[in-house]
Amino acid sequence: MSTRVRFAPSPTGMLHIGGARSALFNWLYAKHTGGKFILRIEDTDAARNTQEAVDVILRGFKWLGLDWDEGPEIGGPCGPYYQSQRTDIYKKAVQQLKDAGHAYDFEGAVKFKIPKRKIVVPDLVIGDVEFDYTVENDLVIVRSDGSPVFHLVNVIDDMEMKITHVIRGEEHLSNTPKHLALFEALGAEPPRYAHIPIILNSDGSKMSKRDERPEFARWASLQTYIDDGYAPEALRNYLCLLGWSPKDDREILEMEEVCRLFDLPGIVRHNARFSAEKLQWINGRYLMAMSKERFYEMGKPFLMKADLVSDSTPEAYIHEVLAIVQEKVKLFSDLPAWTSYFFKDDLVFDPEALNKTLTAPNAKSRLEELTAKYEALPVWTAESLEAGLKEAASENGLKTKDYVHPCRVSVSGKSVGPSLYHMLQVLGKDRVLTRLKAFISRF
RNA sequence: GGCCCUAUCAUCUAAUUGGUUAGGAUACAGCCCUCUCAAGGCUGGUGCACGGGUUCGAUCCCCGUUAGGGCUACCA
Repeated sequence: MSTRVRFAPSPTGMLHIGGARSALFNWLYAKHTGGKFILRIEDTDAARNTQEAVDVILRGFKWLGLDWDEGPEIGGPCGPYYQSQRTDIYKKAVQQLKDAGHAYDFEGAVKFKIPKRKIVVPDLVIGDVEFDYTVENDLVIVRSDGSPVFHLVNVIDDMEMKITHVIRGEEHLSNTPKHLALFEALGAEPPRYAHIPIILNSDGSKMSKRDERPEFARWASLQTYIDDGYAPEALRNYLCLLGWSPKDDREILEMEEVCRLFDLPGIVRHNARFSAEKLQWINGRYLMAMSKERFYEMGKPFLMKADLVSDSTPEAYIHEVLAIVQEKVKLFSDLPAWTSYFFKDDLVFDPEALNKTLTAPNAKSRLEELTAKYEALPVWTAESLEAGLKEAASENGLKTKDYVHPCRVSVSGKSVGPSLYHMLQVLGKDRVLTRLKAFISRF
């Protein structure tokens, strides 16, 4: 039988990073086994169920590159895929449980008779886990307002949708005996369960969007990674490495390779702490390796948002700018800081760099010498600019860096940046000479 | 409180199904390279939570302790 796995998010207005990781593991397992990945929206809470909240989830999935075989927008043979549209199915199942004597009315609600015995959860990651249910209370499955609870709909949907493997966070392990009992009462074969470790904050606490510490809370939402300018393939790669590894020393992995290697027994049993540093390192690796075209496509929106470029900015110029900073940038959100002087003529000078340059011995005359050299340049390329600068240096018995640093500050306002010569080439002769002269007049 | 899961460098992890100089990566430090910053190269330090067993021998098996996490709702 073909594998069928699912991810069943609740539209709360955000996609939790832990949820995204669970979804990824399900998706990987589907790919690995050649099965189906099903997306099901658990929108039983009418109060916060909005189309916008659902869209947040769907957009997150698309951004991460997690495609689903059945679910919202595409449908499938086991629909509908919104729980809010499946109430008849739940009603029927509750009646069936009542008829069979497994459920009963209680103060307006419906309770499920928990079998009073030991229940073993055969978990594919953790192993067999035994729970003593001899003293467990019966479970409310339909509230007095008529709405079915999570445990019930979750089990019924998994049954109806013929889910074969439930891969979910370990926080659900303690609920699983209830689900197993429900399957049994419904006369259905339960799926196999695999409870995966949870992602914790860097300090070991639970990752929550409600964390009082904003620097922790923000990491809980997928939107943060989108806004901060992470590449989806980098985040996906990092998420794979939280609780799973290819068992060799590789860390940067193609998704096809992960799909091939990924399996449930290879999942680690303990929780993992989230590390923004490592994610950033991986992201830098992906940004460096990505094609110039993709870097442009992903980077331009960040420049637009910062008002550095508009639709009338020549595309070729943006391309050139992005090409020379690509290897430097760790996050797309860093792009404005790295490139603003390419697009704005009113430079913002780094105070320390400015002061250092203005007080450097003979800085003014050096800049004058360089300006003269550059004014006379017949061609304006990184090579000719480098040659010209080195010529000025050797003529005056000074080092290359004695000219590079003041020049960099003069034209960019900063002490750090991409290769100076490429920077000058892209800026163009007019801009460079204007800025050099303007800076000289500051002395 | 009760029940459940977990425990290798600061962090993510590998190997050892009892015998290893316990490996890699991130981060950190130093050096090299260099027009700055990165990248890259080299080097370095840091780890088997603790206590009992079992055994010729435990990081690895068992028990306990401790610590972290989860569940314990007419939340999901």
